[in-house]
Amino acid sequence: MIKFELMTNYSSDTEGKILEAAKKVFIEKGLEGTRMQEIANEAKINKALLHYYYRTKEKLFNAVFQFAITRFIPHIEGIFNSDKNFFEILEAIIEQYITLISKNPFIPIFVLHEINRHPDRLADIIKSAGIQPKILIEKIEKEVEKGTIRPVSALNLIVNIISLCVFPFAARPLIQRLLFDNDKHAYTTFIQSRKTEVTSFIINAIKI
Amino acid sequence: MIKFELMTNYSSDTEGKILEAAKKVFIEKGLEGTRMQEIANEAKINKALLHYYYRTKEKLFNAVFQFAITRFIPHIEGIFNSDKNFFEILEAIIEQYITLISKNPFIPIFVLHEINRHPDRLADIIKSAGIQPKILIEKIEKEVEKGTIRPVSALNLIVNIISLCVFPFAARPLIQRLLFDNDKHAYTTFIQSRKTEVTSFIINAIKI
DNA sequence: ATTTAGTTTAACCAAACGGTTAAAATTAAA
DNA sequence: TTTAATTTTAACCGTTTGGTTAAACTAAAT
Repeated sequence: MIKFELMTNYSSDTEGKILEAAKKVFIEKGLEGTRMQEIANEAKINKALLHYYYRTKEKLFNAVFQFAITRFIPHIEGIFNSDKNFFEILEAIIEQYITLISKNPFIPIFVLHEINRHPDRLADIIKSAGIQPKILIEKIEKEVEKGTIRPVSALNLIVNIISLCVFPFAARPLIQRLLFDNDKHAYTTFIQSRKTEVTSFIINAIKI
Repeated sequence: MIKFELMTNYSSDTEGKILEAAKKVFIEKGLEGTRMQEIANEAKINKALLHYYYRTKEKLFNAVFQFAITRFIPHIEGIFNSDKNFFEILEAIIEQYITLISKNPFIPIFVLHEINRHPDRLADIIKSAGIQPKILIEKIEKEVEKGTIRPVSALNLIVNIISLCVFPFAARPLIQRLLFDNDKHAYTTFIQSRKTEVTSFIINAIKI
């Protein structure tokens, strides 16, 4: 809830408890699959208290969605501002990406579904997340010119990287059941192995 | 609606109209985002008529979901039973896959979201779709033994193929907006180009 | 001790929802 | 033309849903 900074606040961390409960339920069930009562139960508070802190379901959802975006888009500026060569940059991006999603494995399907339902939400995302595909595009094109890598289309390569990192999370139940006989541990081990597997797969695909 | 085969049927194709309307709405909005009234409007019939043909929302949804599965999983038996070599098989699978999803581009996010909500639905899927990953796994492992391709993990390769084919559809609004300035035509052209791009990407990644 | 502001609750509300019912309309057969 | 079966409709119903209200409670400031 928006407050003046000097305003007294003698509640326990109810607002935080609500947001945590909302994250859990919304990310699992989506906007339309979520009941305000369930969030209240999860936070162990009265339902009216939800509306006291976040006036509407939509406002509470927006808070969760904005959080989800930060766990969906990796920040790769730091990687670019290092003395890594292109292959090392790729390796770092992929490892960071899979690590990020591993910490919140239900985020991809949640974000993709909600964007699909209301593509207009993208406007906020682009502002708040400050995504810059240009940097990566130009880097790839420069490497192609230099002859370090095959003449691949930059956009295709970017989409390939994201696909290989994100899709296995969005398709978790399918993959776990069909390829790992519903063995949860086998699936998570597989995901972790992909940090190196995906990296070498991509590098083999583009190196001369 | 289930009927005895000899039973007279003097309606126009109301049942078909309902199913088509249900496909459109359910696949766009998901089970929980769909209102029975909206399906009735789409089919230009009375809402009670929905319940006359498909007794409950869930039964109607199941009909749509089962259809969606057939448009999500490609049938690759024919490709295997040809005299193609491994790379030609890969090429055929990828082209068939992207072509299949192109015809129903909203199916992936719909299916993935609904499976995520209710993983138990997978039981029906596996039965009705008769998926056989073993065939592909054994084929890949045999090629590795023969030395035709690098020693890649079969499961990783399979997940990579599916990821590269399916993810760009699930992430359409993101990709179209971020990489193609919301140009619909540029996006669809890009998708079509991937039939060959993904094929050569994968072949480069695994060939010796 | 009283006032003031912020917090929490129980009870309530109107709208929307999936689903039902009984009657009317249509169709094909007798 | 009557009959029987199927199809379609309008009106209705109980429940669930997001949201409100007014009162009770708590804690700090005067």
